[in-house]
Amino acid sequence: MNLEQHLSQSNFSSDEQRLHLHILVVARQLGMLARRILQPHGITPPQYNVLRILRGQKGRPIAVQSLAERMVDPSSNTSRIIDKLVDKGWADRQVCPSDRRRADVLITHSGLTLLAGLDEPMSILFQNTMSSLDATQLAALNDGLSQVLDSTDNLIEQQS
Amino acid sequence: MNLEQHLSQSNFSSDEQRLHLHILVVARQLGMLARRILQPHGITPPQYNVLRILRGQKGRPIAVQSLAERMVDPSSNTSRIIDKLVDKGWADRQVCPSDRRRADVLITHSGLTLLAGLDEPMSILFQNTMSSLDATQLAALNDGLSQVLDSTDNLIEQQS
DNA sequence: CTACATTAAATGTAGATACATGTATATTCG
DNA sequence: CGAATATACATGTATCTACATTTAATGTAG
Repeated sequence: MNLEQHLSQSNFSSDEQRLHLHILVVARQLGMLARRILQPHGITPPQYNVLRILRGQKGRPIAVQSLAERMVDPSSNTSRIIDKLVDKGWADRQVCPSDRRRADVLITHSGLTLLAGLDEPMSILFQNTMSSLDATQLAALNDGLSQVLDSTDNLIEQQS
Repeated sequence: MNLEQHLSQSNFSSDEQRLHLHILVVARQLGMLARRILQPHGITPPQYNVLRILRGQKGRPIAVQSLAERMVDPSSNTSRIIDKLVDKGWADRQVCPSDRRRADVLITHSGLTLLAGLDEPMSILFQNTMSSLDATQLAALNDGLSQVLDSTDNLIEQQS
């Protein structure tokens, strides 16, 4: 099923618009599939994203702001997402001694255990969704989207 | 700036995971840019999406369900999105005479005028964000994402 | 050292979203 | 026909999000 069938729409005004819609629709579907995997474990995609960043820190504490910069969705609600992680015992937050405005965040043992159990199903999801692409296509898509990311970063930077 | 720099992260476990993140991050950025264009006109991306579908109907009324199927984000809140469009005078809703459970939705003249003013800035956005891609890359990305869409459609269908 | 500006994070708030339920109409089948 | 089921849409509700404001700590200029 292609984009036209998926959206029951027959003609787009340009290949650029078609690609724009393709990206939005596929992202939506990937998010939906990820949510279904995570939901039974009581964790949402943004929370999972934060936990993965925390694990990547390998024990080094990270400030809320740095976390926000590394998130897929750098919304201004990082504080409240961390609240949830702390409530559920997956993360730990404490005031940074050298700069008391800051909050140092760390993943807990319980958080690491949770992630360990999610690694395989998430990895299978990546494989399943991308299984029809060969190595050349994968590289071409990553390269192309990297260029688009560059353009969007520039456009966003210009405006702000 | 590539994905690694954008997320301040250095290694992904696979090209498939990298592509997954690329799609999510780029979709997020495209959505943000679109929102900035639409916001001054008092319309949100989902509302814009619905209005465009209504315009594509060229005067034929469409049921709420059909609208939902054609949306980028087929959430269950199509009714409330239509509420907003009706409130603002951009769409018209009336009970379908042949099946009184249904609601026929139509775009108004005011809605068409709004869209006419948005066509150019949105089209420029598509061009700007995709400007670094040549025709071959555009086609490759559309083809690749079409394959991914196929996979996600199958996975979602299986589960439900 | 004090006044002002800047930074980091938390909080307030309106509106949007996901998911479940309700309500009215239509269809099916005994 | 009429009870049970199915369909189309609307609504309830908790949570989440975007955006603005507040609070607290630090930096900086006079």
